[in-house]
Amino acid sequence: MKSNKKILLVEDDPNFGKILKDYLTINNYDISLAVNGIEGFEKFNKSEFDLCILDIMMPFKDGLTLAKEIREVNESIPLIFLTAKNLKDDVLKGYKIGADDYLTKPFDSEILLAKIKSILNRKPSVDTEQKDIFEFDFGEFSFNSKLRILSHKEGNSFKLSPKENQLLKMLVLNFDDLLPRDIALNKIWRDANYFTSRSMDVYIAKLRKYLEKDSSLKIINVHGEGFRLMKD
Amino acid sequence: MKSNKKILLVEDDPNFGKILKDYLTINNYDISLAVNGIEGFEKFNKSEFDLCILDIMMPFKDGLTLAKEIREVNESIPLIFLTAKNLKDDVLKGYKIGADDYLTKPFDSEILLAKIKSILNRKPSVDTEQKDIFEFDFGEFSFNSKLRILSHKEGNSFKLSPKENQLLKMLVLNFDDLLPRDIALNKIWRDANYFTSRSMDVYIAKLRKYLEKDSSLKIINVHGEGFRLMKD
DNA sequence: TAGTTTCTTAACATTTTTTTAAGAAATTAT
DNA sequence: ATAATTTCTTAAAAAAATGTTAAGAAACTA
Repeated sequence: MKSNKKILLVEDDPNFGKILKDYLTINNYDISLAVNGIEGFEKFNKSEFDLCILDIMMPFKDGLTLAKEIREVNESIPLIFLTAKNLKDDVLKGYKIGADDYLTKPFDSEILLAKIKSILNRKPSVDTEQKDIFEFDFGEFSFNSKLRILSHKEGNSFKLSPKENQLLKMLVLNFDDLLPRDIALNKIWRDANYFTSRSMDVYIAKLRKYLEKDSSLKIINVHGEGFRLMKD
Repeated sequence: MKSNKKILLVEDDPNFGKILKDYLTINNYDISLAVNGIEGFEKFNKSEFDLCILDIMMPFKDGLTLAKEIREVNESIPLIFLTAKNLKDDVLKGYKIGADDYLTKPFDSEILLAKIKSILNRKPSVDTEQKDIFEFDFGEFSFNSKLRILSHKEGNSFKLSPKENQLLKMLVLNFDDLLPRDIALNKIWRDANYFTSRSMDVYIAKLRKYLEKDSSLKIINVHGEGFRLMKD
């Protein structure tokens, strides 16, 4: 299955935060929990989120301030606010910053879930759309990483498995350059250890078999470092 | 000078409807007021709106039913529901239809205004779908997605069910390209999980059966990604 | 209300993908 | 040169996704 959507949850009440995190995790979201605005902003900058859920009332740095900072960095990420009481003023401020929604505590968890789904299923907005590159030409091959098809100019074409596809894409993006083993492992297998490493070797072997149609192309190993796709 | 945004307001209580209309008019929106679902749908079809505000509880035709009808015609217009009490069930149903938000009566008019602004200021979404196109020709078939009829050039024709129809339409709009599973699920089933996914597989099987009249057409699976309608 | 259509779910079959194991080969370190 | 480590390759086992049919539930019509 596809990887889950990532949500940043910033909530100062540790009990409530934990239970909300667990609930959303059960419902197949990847949750990063921060306990205040400062930690929240740090986490926000460290990885790519699809949505933020911010408690408004927090010590040190409140949700609205945090939201403003997030907006400065990211124009379009959806924001949902949690307000302790129905503080009209906070709600209005939130919308002004560019909130997508707010919820008044206590709220029903199913409704939160519905809101999240509704927001995430929205069609991506125009400026977010940086269309991914998925067509490549190298050697005698052309490679469509969206359809996962590798085709030889005047030969047959291969359907690639997801892992074959990801690995080849990384190699091609680093054509003639080193693709470090652990980088590929962490990206594709989400973990770098002995077993994923063996698995990767298996996939390298598969790719070599496909690529041998063009004898000038090679995936060479850089011992202890990684692999390099090159043309001689 | 920019023309005002047009809002369809459907509210059966004439007093409340009138005052809400006036309030929004003062705030520079063009409001069409309908007093029930039937009139609401008529007005909706007569002109182009930017947003609909629908009361859920109404005689003759309630807001949810109206919303469903509107959604059949227009995939993307934002919907805001008004619920008399905090009827969780109605709220969830609303989101399932594709609501953007809801408000519990009595609500604060400023907050409604903030929500409206927030929704209308959203960046226009990439509209992959051209709503007005509903006649397609591919292979030996012609397909009318409005009448939900798929007809083979010199053979019989099939009446498609709503889901069959939507799925085929999405496949055709992405002819020869990948239709990602989760995109189709979120659009047609409004949810992507194990069961909706299996349901989609069933519908793919049905479509394949229809399409086998033209043996050059195929719906092929891209394992883990989605489906692709193509001609070989 | 009955009849019809549509949709979901279950069950089982099949295909595709991924992991693991194991021995050989290559590389590096001692 | 020998030992230790890393890589290569193949095959088999395990896991995941899809294909297909049919039964029953739900929604819609007459």
